[in-house]
Formats: sequence, C-alpha cells, structure tokens
Amino acid sequence: MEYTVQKLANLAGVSARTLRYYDEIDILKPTRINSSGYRIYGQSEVDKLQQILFYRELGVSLDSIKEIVTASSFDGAAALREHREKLLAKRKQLDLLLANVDKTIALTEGRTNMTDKEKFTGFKQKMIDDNEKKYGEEIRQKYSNETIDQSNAKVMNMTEEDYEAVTNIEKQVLETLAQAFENGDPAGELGQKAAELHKKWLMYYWSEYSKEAHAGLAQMYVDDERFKAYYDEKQPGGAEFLRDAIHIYTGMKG
Amino acid sequence: MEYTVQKLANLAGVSARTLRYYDEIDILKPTRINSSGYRIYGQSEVDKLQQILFYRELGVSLDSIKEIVTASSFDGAAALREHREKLLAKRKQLDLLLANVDKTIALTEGRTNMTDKEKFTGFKQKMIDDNEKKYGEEIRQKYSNETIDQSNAKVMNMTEEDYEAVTNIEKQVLETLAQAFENGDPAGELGQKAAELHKKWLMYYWSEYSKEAHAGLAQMYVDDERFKAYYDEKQPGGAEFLRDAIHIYTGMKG
DNA sequence: GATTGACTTTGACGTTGCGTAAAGGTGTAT
DNA sequence: ATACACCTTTACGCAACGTCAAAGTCAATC
Repeated sequence: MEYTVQKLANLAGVSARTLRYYDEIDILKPTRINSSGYRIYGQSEVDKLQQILFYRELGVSLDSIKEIVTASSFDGAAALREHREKLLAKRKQLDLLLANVDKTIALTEGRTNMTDKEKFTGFKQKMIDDNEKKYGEEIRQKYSNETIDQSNAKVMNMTEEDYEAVTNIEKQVLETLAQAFENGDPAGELGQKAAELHKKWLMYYWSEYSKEAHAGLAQMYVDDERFKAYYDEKQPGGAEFLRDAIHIYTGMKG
Repeated sequence: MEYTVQKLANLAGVSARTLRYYDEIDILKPTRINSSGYRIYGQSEVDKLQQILFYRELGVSLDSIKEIVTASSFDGAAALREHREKLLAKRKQLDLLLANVDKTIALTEGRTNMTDKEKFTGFKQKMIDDNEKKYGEEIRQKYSNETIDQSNAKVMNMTEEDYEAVTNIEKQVLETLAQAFENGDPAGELGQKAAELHKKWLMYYWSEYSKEAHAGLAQMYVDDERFKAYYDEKQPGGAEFLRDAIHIYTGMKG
C-alpha cells in the first residue's frame, strides 16, 4: 500500500505539515518522489512513523527520537530511563508550583491586592527556587538533600506571623550590619550582634543548627554572586564583613 | 534607589535581556531614560518586577501576567484558580506518560528491538490518547468519565496474549466487514457477524456492555473523521456500513 | 588624553514543532 | 472547460528569551 502525505497523515492522525516537517528534518523521508514531485510513502515508512509517534507521545524530543529511530544500535531503554528522570523532575516541579499556587490563592482570597509582606514572600520563594536552579547541585553536595528539602518545606509552611517576624529580623540584620560596618570590626559587639541576629533569622529556614553549616553559608554569601549582591547593596564589602563576623561568632573558618 | 538594567537584573536574578524584553512587550517600563539612552528603574519598578517574577514562578504566561499587573481590578484569584486547573491537568498527563514510559521500559528491557505486536500496542495507545485529546470533551459528555477511564485502564493492563487476541479479532472484523460489504446487506448474515465480532473486540476495551453505547460508538465511527478514515480505508463507505450493521445488531438507531 | 574594561543601546537571528497562508502545479470528475 | 481537491515550496508566526554584533558611554588607569 502506498500513501500520499494526506493519506498517511489521516491514517496516523497527524497533519500533512507534520510529515513534510519530518521529511525536512530527516526524521522520516518518503520512499520515493513521483514524477509530479509528490511524496510517496510505503509500508516501512508507516511502521517508522508509528514508532516516531509513539515516542512523541511519551514526550521525547524529536531530536532524541531521531537518534532512537535512525541508529538501530541506540539503546532505546537507556534513553527512556533518562527521559523518565526528566519526567519525574518535571512532576516534582509541578507539585511545588501547585503547592505555591494553592497557598497564594488562600492568601489572596478575601483581599483584592497583595500586601508588601506577601510580595516579599513571593520574592523569597523566588530566591529559593532560583538558588535551587542555579546552585542546586553544588549546594546539595555541600549540604544533604534533606537539609535543603526541609528548608524549602519550612518556608512553605510558614504562617503569616512567621513572615512578619522573619521580615523584621532580616531588617534588623541589615541595620545592625550597617552599624557594625561603620564601626569596622567584625569581632566587635555590633558585628557579633549581627551574626547572632543572622542565626536567629536562619532558624526560620533551617530545622537544625550547626556552626559548621552557618559558617559555610556565610562563605557562600561571598562566593555566590546573588547573595553577595544582596548584602553588598548598601555597603560594598557587606557580604565579606558579615562572613567574617559569622566566622568569628561560630569560631569556624568555613 | 535607582538601577540600570544590569543592576536590577542582578538584584532580581534575571538577565538584562529579560528586562529589555519586558520593556519591549510593555510589561515593565523603566521610570525614565537618561540622557545617554540608558534605562533607569526606580523603586516602584522593583516592586512590580517582584510581582511579575512571582507569577512567572507560578508558571503563568507573560500575557496573563500583563493583565494581572496592569489591571489592578483584575481578579487575580480567579486567574490563579484557572491556572491551578491547568497545572492539575498537566500533572495528570505527566502521570500517564510516566506509566507509559515505565511500561515501555519494562517491555523493551531484554529485547533490543520492538516486535510488531508492541508497535501496534503503541499505536493503539496513541490512538486512544489522540482521541482523548481531540474528542475528550465530547466523548466524556456522551459517556461517563468512568467509562473512559476504565477503558484506558483496561488497555493499560492488557497482557501480551490479550494484545494478540485483540489484534486477531480486529483483523477478523475488517475481513468480515469487507466480505459483507461486497454482499451489500448490513442486515445479512455477514454484516451481523461483523457487528458481533466488533462487540467481541469492544469488550477488550470496555468493562461492561450496553446496546446503547455500542450503537452510539458505531455512529461516532461515521461522525469522527479519524475513525471514519480507519474503517473507510479499504472500502469507502465502510464506516457507514459497519454503523448500519451494528444498529441493526443492537436494534438501536444510535 | 588615550586606552582599557565594563557597562549601555538597538537590531536581528536562533530556539521547538509545527500552524497557517500564499502562489502555483496536478489529477480527476463533471 | 471548469471546478475542486489534492500536491508542491517558501516563508512568516508562536513564547520567552539567549546570543552575537556593531556602536555608543562611563569611570578608572597609564
């Protein structure tokens, strides 16, 4: 049985454009071109198309499908396992989004506009997510996965009062840091107060405290551009100063 | 505090390009342009960007975000509820994909290439999925959700022998249909045999049988281009013929 | 004051998987 | 002869930017 584009398209439930595109990207070529320039497909193309569409249904990219269907020696199972991991990650991400959306709906219901506090909340969440994306691997290597997940979970479960409190403490950290910076001594009273406030702030995110982790985080504030920018915003060098203060406070060097 | 693109970009953790793009699509304009043509952002822009990024994190499209942040009267909660539904649907789809991938991995493991039977399986699955996408709403209105879900579940749980059997019966349906078509009478012996075989085939997909549903499905074979193409492939008019035969077999008119 | 390096601008193409004309040729039934 | 349904290639459009490229600006350094 031979098919023109439309015939095959109807049979397979795709558009003729799709078949032309598959021809274009060398993923499925017709058996031959007839005298009028028409694409003619045969049985083996039908079979191949079935394969292609099957993988497509699984969400595999056409690029990957190309590898799978062209290289017969290609390890399809391995490709699928890899793809499976991606799907799992995607679903996890979706679950996070859903939790976030649910919470936001709960927060906004009854109030038409968001308060500053809520805006800040979203920002914090974003920072965590961004951080996870950019430095997820590094951080998850330094700390354990549980630590990170627990931190995220703790943020998710914060009450409104918690948010208020954590916002307040964060402000205090920055103010104290600014004062201490003028003073110039990380080991001084103000510097150590800033480190202590920072620990207090931290405990809204972490479920358990260790001096090592605290010192490590402080070092990250300097190494990680994002955090550095945040603490350096008022005074350049603020991140380094805070790190030094925390290292003295914890008695650690990172 | 005033920011240039990069400054604001660093603060917010996005790229400068993103900010220029947001300017371009009128979603976030700078406060002013300085004498050198530089974009200068102020505090209110920072706040607005936070809002934008927050919604973006939730997976809302920039188009929708635009509506949310520009029209203050816009019902953000309703938009989020709608978005939530989309996320749920997406996750459901993901779960289906995952189940499918898992099964495929299990099937292919140990065998390097897929057998024809398996190819067919994938194709059937694809047809079901496609059908669900294109006619999901219609069909789910005609039949109950449970009917559809059970059908899909039944397909998922078929054994290899089932596949063989159902493939065989499908072939028989088509052959008998072809013979009956030559004969010309849907009410004749062959036409009624085709209808009976079709019922037998159907029972591999449905968990319970009703004449009404069978007759309705037969009508759908004519109304639905995809199915029509399938049964019309050998003989144009095949879908209508089968419908008539089934309507006589069930004693229904659809 | 000239150079360097880090910033800024606009413009424009690339990404993914096709949808959707547009402009023209082909096949067949009436 | 004409209509109509098919086929072809070419090419823009979509979302949300990434990534050069070419050219101007700013602050610091030689």
